[in-house]
Amino acid sequence: MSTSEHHDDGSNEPSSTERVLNFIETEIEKDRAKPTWGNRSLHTRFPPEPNGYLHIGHAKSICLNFGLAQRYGGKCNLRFDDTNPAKEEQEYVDSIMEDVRWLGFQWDGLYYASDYFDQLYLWAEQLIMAGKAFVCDLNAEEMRQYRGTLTEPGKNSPYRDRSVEENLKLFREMRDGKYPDGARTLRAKIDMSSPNLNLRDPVMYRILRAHHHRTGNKWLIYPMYDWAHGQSDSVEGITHSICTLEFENHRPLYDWFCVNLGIYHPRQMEFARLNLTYTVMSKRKLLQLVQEKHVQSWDDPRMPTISGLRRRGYTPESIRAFCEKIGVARFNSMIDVTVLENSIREHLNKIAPRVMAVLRPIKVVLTNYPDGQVEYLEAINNPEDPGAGSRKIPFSREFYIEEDDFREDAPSKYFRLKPGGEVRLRYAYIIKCEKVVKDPNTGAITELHCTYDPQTRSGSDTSNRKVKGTIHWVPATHALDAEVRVYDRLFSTEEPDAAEAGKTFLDYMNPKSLEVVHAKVEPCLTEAPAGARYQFERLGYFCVDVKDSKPGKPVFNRTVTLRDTWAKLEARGDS
RNA sequence: UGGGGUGUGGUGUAAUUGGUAGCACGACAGAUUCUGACUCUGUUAGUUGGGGUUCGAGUCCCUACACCCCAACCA
Repeated sequence: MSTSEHHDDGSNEPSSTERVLNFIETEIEKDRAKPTWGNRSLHTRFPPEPNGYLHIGHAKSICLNFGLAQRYGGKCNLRFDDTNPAKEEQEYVDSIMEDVRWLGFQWDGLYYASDYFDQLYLWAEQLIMAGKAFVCDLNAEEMRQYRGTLTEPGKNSPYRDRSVEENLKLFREMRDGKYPDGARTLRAKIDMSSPNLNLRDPVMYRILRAHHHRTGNKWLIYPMYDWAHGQSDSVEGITHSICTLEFENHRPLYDWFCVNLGIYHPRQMEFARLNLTYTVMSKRKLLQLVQEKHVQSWDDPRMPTISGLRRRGYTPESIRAFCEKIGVARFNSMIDVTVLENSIREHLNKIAPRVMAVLRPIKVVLTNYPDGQVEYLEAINNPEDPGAGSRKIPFSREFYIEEDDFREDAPSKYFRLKPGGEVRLRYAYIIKCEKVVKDPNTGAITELHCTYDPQTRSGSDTSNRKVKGTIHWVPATHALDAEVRVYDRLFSTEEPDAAEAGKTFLDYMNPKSLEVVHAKVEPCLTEAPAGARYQFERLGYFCVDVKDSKPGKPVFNRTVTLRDTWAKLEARGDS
């Protein structure tokens, strides 16, 4: 894509296609306008650490970085920040690549920070020879003490003034395995009294005997994030290195390494990470949910992971639209999770075929309908998409309706079925409830006896009658049984992260985040392919579970409900 | 208590750089509806506080306050 975003038509009114620029785009446009920019093209990167699955917060960063490259005709790399073999695994690498592709993006270069371990090592020696790095024998505890505090300056390490020769010898011995893990570090020699703690002689290398998913056992020393990230950007010719706000304090160090190495110097820019209500987003907490089995897996449909959202039925388009909608800024904000939910509703409304399903069935018998008669009624597949066509649904004497669609004691504004009341069956007839049949022991409703008006058949209604309510149904003899997983929010409080004293986010888990029901669905769903998304009319959007669904024994996941004005009225006591 | 950041309706995000505070979502009200969905119309509500400069301040100055980040050999 090219730079078609430069609108300069002189009008004050933003045209309908014009997007307002976010602060990063504004800065990029300034940079590109500088004479020093030359004819370079924009180059960004998405740099995940492969120590967990990607989540919706990463999607924001992915859409930002890849989106920028598309918008400005540039490139975007995928680079795994794999400098800590203790936590990183191939499984995560694979899932990350899958998720980025699924979101609809294709990276230009695929790299790993570990690709640069040799180069980084050479640069470390270069800094040692320049007298700007030293081998330190302080252990972790001592180093912490020497570092000082937020308000007090640190003290120089007693090893800070070793000769270049000694530093070089020691560093090479670190590399060659002469010292145990944690025995020594290589540190940059900057300023122990800097108010920015990151500049108080930060560690560049630590000794760590761990198997690395790519370099195996080749290395015994591993670079720290700060020592790897900017240089990786530099090697790849990244122009704008976009990261989250907590790295802002690291920028002076990012800059220091590039300057003191005398290498190409990308520009780091920071933006606020995504926070969502009713959601935890830290990888640590998501890992904990998985490891402690509070959810079934990383791709559990209740997880805010990309794979979880995918399995839940979210589309890539809806996630991209969401990321576009929430914007990019430097202010820590909290996005209402309903914004995400509305994004998927909006997309699925346009593309999802409609179908009828009854989650909690009550049987209805039409006492005046000829026994054994079957009619095939025409139903529209998607009113939002005329091209989707229609289908035939068998209709006969017995069928199921939703438990929720019948009330014995109905409030005045309830216009579904009630004793003596009338309602239209979607695509069928107007029926009247004549009798409620109950289990003599439990008092539970077992059946409803209704009559229908033959004049009211949909499409050929000659009665001219109107009823207030229309409900969905599934024919009893042709119904397909299906397992439906009714998902709800994983947490029952807006900010599970803000746990009160003595509690953790786990104390706020929603006990009803998953309810499994045995539903009756339209027969046409027998052939529903894995991953297919539907609207169950009047209920919500559901998708065929990709892992557990089997032909003839479908399993559906509820992606999201439809907007439910009635539920809101009732909750408000306005019914 | 040091340093670095950030404050615009309920939420998110703009404001041509000092010139009518706009957009989206939500909420509310109504229209429409064989999905209490969708769609459409309307209403609602904001510059963290206090000073100052100016004809004019969200924007500049001073001051106060609030919130976030930083003391891993994590990223």
